[in-house]
Formats: sequence, structure tokens, C-alpha cells
Amino acid sequence: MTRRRRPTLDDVAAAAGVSRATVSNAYNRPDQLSARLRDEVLRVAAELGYAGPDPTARSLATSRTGAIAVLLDTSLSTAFSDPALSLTLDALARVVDPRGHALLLLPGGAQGGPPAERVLAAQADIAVAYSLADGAPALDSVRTRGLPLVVIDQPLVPGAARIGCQDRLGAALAARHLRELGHRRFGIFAAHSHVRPGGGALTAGEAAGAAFRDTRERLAGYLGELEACEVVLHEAAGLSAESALDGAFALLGATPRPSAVLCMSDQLALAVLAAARQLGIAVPGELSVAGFDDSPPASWSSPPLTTVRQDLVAKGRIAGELVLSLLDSGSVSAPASVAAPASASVAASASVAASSEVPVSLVVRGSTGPV
Amino acid sequence: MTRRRRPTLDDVAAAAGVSRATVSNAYNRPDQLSARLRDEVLRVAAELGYAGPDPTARSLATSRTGAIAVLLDTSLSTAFSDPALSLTLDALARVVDPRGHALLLLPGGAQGGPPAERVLAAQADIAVAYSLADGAPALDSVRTRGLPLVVIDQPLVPGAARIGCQDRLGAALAARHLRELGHRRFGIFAAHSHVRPGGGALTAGEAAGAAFRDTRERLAGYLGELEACEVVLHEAAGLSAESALDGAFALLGATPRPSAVLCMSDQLALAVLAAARQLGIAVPGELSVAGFDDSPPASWSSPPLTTVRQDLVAKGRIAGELVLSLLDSGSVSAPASVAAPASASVAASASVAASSEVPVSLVVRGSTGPV
DNA sequence: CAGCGTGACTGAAGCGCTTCAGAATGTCCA
DNA sequence: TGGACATTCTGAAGCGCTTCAGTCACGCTG
Repeated sequence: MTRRRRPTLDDVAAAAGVSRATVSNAYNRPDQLSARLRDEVLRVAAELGYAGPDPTARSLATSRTGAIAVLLDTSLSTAFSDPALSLTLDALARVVDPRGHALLLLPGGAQGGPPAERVLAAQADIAVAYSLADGAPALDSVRTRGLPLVVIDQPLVPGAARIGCQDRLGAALAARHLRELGHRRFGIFAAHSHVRPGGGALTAGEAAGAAFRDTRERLAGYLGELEACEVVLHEAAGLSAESALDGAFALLGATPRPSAVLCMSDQLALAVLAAARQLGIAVPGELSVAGFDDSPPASWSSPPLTTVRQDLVAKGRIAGELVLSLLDSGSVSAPASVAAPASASVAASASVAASSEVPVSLVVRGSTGPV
Repeated sequence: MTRRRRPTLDDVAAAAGVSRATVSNAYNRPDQLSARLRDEVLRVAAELGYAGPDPTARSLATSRTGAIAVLLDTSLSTAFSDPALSLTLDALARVVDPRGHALLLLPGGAQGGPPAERVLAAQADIAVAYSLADGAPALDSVRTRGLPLVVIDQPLVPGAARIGCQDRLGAALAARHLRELGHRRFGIFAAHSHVRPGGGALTAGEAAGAAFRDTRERLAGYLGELEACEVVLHEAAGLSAESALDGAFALLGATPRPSAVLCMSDQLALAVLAAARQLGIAVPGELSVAGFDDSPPASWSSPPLTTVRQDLVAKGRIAGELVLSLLDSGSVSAPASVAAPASASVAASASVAASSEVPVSLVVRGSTGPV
């Protein structure tokens, strides 16, 4: 028995004594043949060990791959160490899964985002870019391939669809909250954003040139509320927990020490909490800390974190809907859940919601208090 | 200008006045044509907006997709909430990336593991199964498709390669450590493993029938060291942090309360720590807690966690090497890093390391102490 | 009984690429 | 000068599948 070569549609057709089209129909269009014949074909197929149409050949013929390329800024472990990504991607996956789409992960390398050639070689119907730096080479590749694109937490790319969050507003809410509590000396803790590759102190001007939109927006939101306040800016050296902790120590070591630290993510805020504990600084007695995202760990810390909530699940779901509508129409129309409660605030344009943002709100917990 | 259809190899060939084979060679075998002609071809291609050979068509012709299907037991968010997965997959990705392979994620659904039809339709050269339950349907699909398979933390499937860890030994080390500290009343906290779907107390006999190999092995390791001790078993209701916390409270609520809790993962152990804090139970004064994995958060908790260390990065790296060697040879040979320090303990067989395990060791930190 | 609609199945043209066995041209040394 | 060898490029046969325009037979209608 020749088991060397996997059986093909032709083999099944020959063995069943029907045409190749009939076998194909048995799998793809059951209504095109009689139930009796279909059963017979499938029986023969099973007998031959035929596992169904080859996915690649099918893709070539239909020009649909059933995969969504997910472009990430960093390696998988750093990317997924942020619960926000997991939640968002999970929600996205749940939306596209019923339509048979899986996620093809393209992690980033040293250059920020996946290398261009990986994107060119990716077997996918559409790309989803998650918080890539401006001008990432992967975006060019997506364009030259003519792949539809959905961007998350990034500036809108012409022709793409976008979902983000109200970064600036959220940051402003957090800053205002602390200011109203009487704080005047602030630390701002930014994620690694390539302004100062090794991490470290930043001027506001430098920070405004960050390659990541959310960094820029959140910064603007903070600073807009912090006029006439002392502000120390710090960028983390990397995305690891270690570099977050290092940055936290640096911020808390400033003299005079800030009485409040605004963090651009919950991860960073939790690191500040940890550093404060190690230094014996009472939170919120001597130090107030605010995060961003309201990812699950934010409510588990002690004290639980005051943070800016964004609905990550909604964000992922909307991204998924944008994916599906781009896939269907080749252009963007308003995703279904935009009308749903607590979902996106849509851009003005009626038929084309090319860009929308999930709303934010301040969640006050135990990590912030009066000076 | 007709931009409707993306240009193909043929278009480029026609425009450049060469044969299709030459254009293909320009991309794939630069040595097959003169540098001058190659440059010319690429120039014409760029001019036409040709983004390079279509990945799907190329795959069909070469019968290589450049993708690795990763079969997960659960949804993405629960899967990636475990840092162990991120680390392992990241290490795997780093090994296969230089060879141009990306990861295609197939998350699990309600039935445990990805649905069979998703696996049948996945465009991938090989599958990697991560801690699936015994008899998961996805494994059958892999077999009928004739896809090579690497399993991680699972029983060896005939024809597949396997990498795991010394679960039983690790568990025994933790149990012995606590026993030597004088503990006699133990709680054992198992991850959700479908024995009792809603979670809850378990008998040893029930737990031995768990569908997950690591659960069974770790349990056996614990119990082997715990003769003549009181043991309470508890299975978490799910994989979420909430259900871990619920389970922790249940364990600590048992009367008499265990003086030590052995947890099958660091996640669970951290939940026990959190529950103890909320209940005002001093660790390690009144309660000792041990984890499993030594994932990064284990060393950040207070007190830092005593746990069983396994080298997750090595595990992922070895899995990656198994993938590559299966892809190359169609069969398994000893992965390179098996010989490297602190890597795998190889199965006896010389040429075929079809199954190996990374070593474990006990890391004693602050969460365990004398009764 | 001619005419026609219908259900069931098939033939063949692609989908866009790789690759291998040549063909054509040029080079080199005996 | 001529045959052996490179070097460079091409023709054509696939890779395994989908799909559309038919063909064929059959039963129904008027």
C-alpha cells in the first residue's frame, strides 16, 4: 500500500468513480449533489485517509487564507506580559473565529515591529497592527501587498480602519484627579518608547517626539492638567518587569520626591507600588499612584490601583468587527457593536467608521489620596 | 491604469521582457541570473507595485507554508494569563523565526483544545500541542492530516516528538520540603482539569483520573511524599484569577486548616497568598505555600514564593528545535541544545530523542517555613 | 408529444508560483 | 580550431483545489 503520498481530491474522485468537481462539492456544497452520492464520496475519502481539501490549495483557488496577521511591536513574551494585549486579542479572536479565521502572530524584532519580509511572506487575508511605532516598516509592507489593515492604538493609516481609546482624555482625568487632591509635584512614568533607548529622565519636549501615539497623547493629557506643577518625566528602559522596577526607583529617588506618579500603564504603576513598598513609602499616605488600562491585576494589588479604565474587550471586539467588514466589503462600514452600550464613540462620518475610540473613565481605588 | 488586479509574476515577466522563471529566480535564487538582469527585474517589479511572490501560491508550489499551528487548550486570554505559556512560546518562536516560521494560534473552545475542523483547515507545516487534555479531538485531526507534531507537557503521541518537565519529581521535591519542615496537614491545589467541572473538593482517586498529564503526575509526586499526612484536594473551577481565588478560600476554609498548601502552578500559589493576606493568615508563620513553574511573578510576591523551578525558556527552545528537526527530516533527532548545560535530560535512546524532559529543582524562598 | 424546467454531475479553465530539464551563448584550454 | 564546460535564461509541467458553464436525463405541463 503506497502511503508515501497523501491522497488528493483526484485520488478520491478516481476511487469513487466521480469527477473531481463532485468530490469538491461533497465538501463545500453539499446541496450540489445527492445525499447518497455525498455519503459515498466521504466514505471513500475516509477509506483512503483523505483529510479533506488541502488548505493551501484551497486558499490559492479561493484567494482566502482564513488567517489574520497580527503585527506586534515586540517579542511574544513581552507582548503577552501585558494583560491588555491578551484581553484585546482574545476578544478579537472570538469575533473572527466563527468565520473561521485564526491569528498568525508576527512578533517584532529589534527594529520595532515585525520585519518587512515576514509581512510580505505572511499568509493572511488582512493585517491587524497593535500599537506599532510610527513608520514601522511592517506597515509599508502591508501597503505594498495591498492587504487590508486594522490598526489598534495607533495613528490612522490611510485606507485602514482604526480603533483606539481616548488616551488624552483618560490621562487628563487621572492628572486632574491627583491635582484636585492637592498634588503639585508629579512624576510621569512612560513606557519604553525609544526616545531614550536606555530609558531615563526625559524633558517634555523629548517625550512629545515619542514614536508611539499613545505615549504622545497620554503625555499631552497629563501635561495639559499640570500647568504650574513640578513634573519629572521618566521613560522605562524596556518592557520587562525589571526595567519597570528600575524606572520606578529612579522616579522615587528624585529630589524632591514627587508626591504623585502618573503611569502610562498599570504594569508601570504596579512597579511603582512595588518600589514604594520596598522603600517603605506609604501608599497612598506619602505617595499617590495612578495607572492606565484597568487591566485585571489593577484591582488585585494592595492598595488596589486607581487607574484609567478603557474597555479592552470592547476594543478587541470592535477590531474584530472591523476586520470582518473589511474582509467582506473591502471597505469599512460601522461595526455592529458601535451602537451597543458602553462601546465606541464613533467618528462623525456616517457610513464609514474608519476610526473610533473606546471611551475611558477614571476608576478611583486605594492608591491615590490627598497630599 | 488598471490597478484592479494585483500584478503577478507573469505581469512582471512580461513587463521586463523575460520569462516567468527568471522573475521567480530573481526572488528565490539570485545566483541563477546575472546581477544586472536581477536588478532590472526587481526595478520593473517595484514599478508595477509587485510585492513579491504570493505567499499562498508559493506555498502550494513548494508545499511549505512557513507556519506552525499552535494548539491551545483554552481561549487566548486565559492561555496567556499564564506567564509560563508566554515564555515557552516566545522561546519557541525565537528558534523557528530565523527559518521564517510564524505561529498560527488555534485557541481552544468549550470542548478542550481547538475544534477538529480548525485543525484540518489550518495552513501549517507542523503542529505544536501545548498541554492539551488526553484525547483532544485536535490530535486526531493532526494525525489524519499527517502533520508532524510536537507535544509540550502532554503524553507522548506515537510518531510525535515530546518535551515536558519532570513533573512528578518536582512535586515530590516540594512535598518533601514541606514535610521536612514538619507539616502534616496539607492542601493540594490543582488547576482546572475537568474532573469536577465546577471545581471543588476532590478525592485522590478522582484526581488521578484527570485528563491532563501534568495534573496526574504532580499529584502522584505530592502524594508519594505525603503518606500518613492529612490531605485536602481542591480543583479550581476555571483558569481565571477569580476562580483561583475562590479555590484558595475554599482550601483555607477547611477545618482543620491545612498548615501547608501545595499548588500545581505559581498562579494558584499567588492566589493562595492573596487569600491568606485577606484572611489575615501569616505566611509563612501560620501557613506555608509552594508553587510550581518558577515563573517571573513568583519572585515578586511578598513573601516571594517557594516553588519548583523548571526552565521554561529551555523547554520552548527545545520544542523549537524539535519542530525544526521534524520539518527537516520528517523524523526526530536529538535537538542541539539537549547537550547544552542546564537543558534537557534526554531519554535513553541515542539517536531519537522523541521524548525528553527539562529538569526541575526546588527554589526555596519566603513562603514556606516550619509549622 | 413537443417543450421546458430542474436536479445531478462533469470538463476544463484557472489560482500564482516553483523547478527541472534543456537551449542558447560564451569561454577556455589543448 | 574545436570540443568540454560554464553561465544564463526559458518552456512547460506540475502543486491541489474551486468554480462556472454546460451536458444529460428525467419528469412535468399544456
